[in-house]
Amino acid sequence: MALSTAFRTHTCGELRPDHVGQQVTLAGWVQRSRDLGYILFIDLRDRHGITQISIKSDDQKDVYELARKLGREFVVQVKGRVAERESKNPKLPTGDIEIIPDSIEVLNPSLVPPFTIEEESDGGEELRMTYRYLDLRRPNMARNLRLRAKAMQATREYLDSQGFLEIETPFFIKSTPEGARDFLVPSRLQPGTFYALPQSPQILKQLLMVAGMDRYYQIVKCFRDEAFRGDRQPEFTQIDCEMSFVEQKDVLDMFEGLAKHIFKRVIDVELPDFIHLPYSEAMAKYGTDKPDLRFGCPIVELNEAVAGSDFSVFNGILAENGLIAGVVATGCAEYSRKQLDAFTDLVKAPHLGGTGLVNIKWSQDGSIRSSIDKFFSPEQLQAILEAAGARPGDLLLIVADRLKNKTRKILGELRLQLARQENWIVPNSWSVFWVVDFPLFEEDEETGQLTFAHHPFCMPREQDLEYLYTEPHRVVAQSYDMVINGNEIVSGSVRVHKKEVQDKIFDILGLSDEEKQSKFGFMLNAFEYGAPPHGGCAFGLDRFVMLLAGEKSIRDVMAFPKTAGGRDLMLEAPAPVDPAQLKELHIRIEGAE
RNA sequence: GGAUCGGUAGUUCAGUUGGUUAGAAUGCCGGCCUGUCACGCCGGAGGUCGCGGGUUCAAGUCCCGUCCGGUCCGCCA
Repeated sequence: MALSTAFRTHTCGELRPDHVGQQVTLAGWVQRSRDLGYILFIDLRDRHGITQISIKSDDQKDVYELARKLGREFVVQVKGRVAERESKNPKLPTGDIEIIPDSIEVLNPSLVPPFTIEEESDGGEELRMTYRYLDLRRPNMARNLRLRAKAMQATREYLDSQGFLEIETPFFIKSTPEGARDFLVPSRLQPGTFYALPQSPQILKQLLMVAGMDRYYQIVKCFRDEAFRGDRQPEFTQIDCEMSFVEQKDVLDMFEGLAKHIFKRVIDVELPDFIHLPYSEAMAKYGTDKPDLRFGCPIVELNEAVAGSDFSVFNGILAENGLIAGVVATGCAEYSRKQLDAFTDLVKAPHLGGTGLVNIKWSQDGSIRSSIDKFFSPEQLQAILEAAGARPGDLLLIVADRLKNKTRKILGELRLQLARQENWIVPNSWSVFWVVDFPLFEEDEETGQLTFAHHPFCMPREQDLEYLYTEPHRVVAQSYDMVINGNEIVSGSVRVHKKEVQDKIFDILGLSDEEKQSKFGFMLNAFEYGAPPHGGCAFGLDRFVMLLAGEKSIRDVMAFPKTAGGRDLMLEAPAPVDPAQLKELHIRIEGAE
């Protein structure tokens, strides 16, 4: 694509040996200059690449004298001839050529930048955010934004081809007290009332289905006023999608197609067909609903294998119908005491709340050592190892708890930690699949309290409808997540489209008729006017692009992200406003006059 | 909401048990240099040790508070 304008004939990433001899004009930023006395080199950068400018002091006295005075990040225009280099640089795409300038014009000087604007920067987080416009000049940041734009383009390409309409929904909507905390916008015209910014266009897209829009999508900002993390920002982008007259399979196939298309277009990776992993199996084998399947190491249940010993801890848990299970750490039989202690610490970490970790080491020479030698005979230990599928050279880590899901969650964490430590994850490998059959409600194992697992608009499976009142905890929803390398990237469901079913679900969640009406009245009303069967999903675009770009934080794929404290260091937002503005909005700050 | 790590030159960091003039690298400025690409060599300038208070003969160092940034947990239907 030609990017030539009045200011330039080519970009800084464009020229090759084919161009040698041509007169060209480039414009860009001075990244670095190297003055060798008789000759001076300038690395000229734009977002497309770097081109070397070469000036001999004898041949071009005036240009040389000007070039000596150029500082980093000056914007310059260079007119000259493309020449083959005397010494080439294989590390640069343009490394075979250089420009011999006839003239250099300074379009704009620059202050000395506060950090190095190159692939590897010396700037810390705080500084880079404060001068984000400089940070984005770095080639890797420019590459990330390009990748993001490509992913959005691929999305539109695919969904348009499948008959989807891109429809915008409003940002000023009504607060719904479920879910995350809302960002609020005060109304000037209606004193004392507030709009809420959408946490997701969920309800609006369902109403679009009632409106007959068939197939809708939107690449849309969503807002949640919760604590921020490396992978969480107060405003983030979703690819929000919904379809009418579909079953779960239709939705899964459609968006598997979208994911494959994006992978192909953006990073040229062909994904195999996705497996459908039931939620219950994900939990049982990996202790999480978003397992990373780039490596194996499943959880093995050992209740039967460890029965019949004198070990009261295990026996007590067996008696309480708990779970004793383990993971096999292949080739880790020679772990040191210190290494094992680190795992024990993880198990006992407050958020996991485990009580301890049992280990059985099966050495290459066949000898077996364990932390439970006192209670088990060597034969019993070997039987346990074999039941777990271990082989000589392996280490078996066992966790036991009265709460089955706690055992699983802990082992799921151990599994991830082992993979990191043992480098089980092959670089540039991908594990992309669907997790299906989520429960409609989540039951707290301690208290038995029911809350909805996903959101209250998920349709139960047909065969489970009858359990809604009798045994709600066993109702499986038609909901699904797409998991990429252990990250939940897509989440969706077939929705409830019948008022009676929605009513029932609200009942189970304990909503009164008044609450139903005030919170979701417009929705229940709409459902009485011929709502079609429908379902959909939403992609977390930021996280998706982060994975495609191989970055560790979604900040690195957003142009202007916020800090962990929710601040924009560049704009210095949020900031106090003029009291007159507050007055117009009918807002009084506590403690102010 | 909780835990935890950090804040010292433009930048990234070091700074011993509290003790003379707070260091290194890089960047910046000046000079030299026949092909560099992290060019090299010589010289120079550059500091409110985040901010406030306290302990002490003496605080970058110890204590309290506070602000800012990172990470983790809770939270994120």
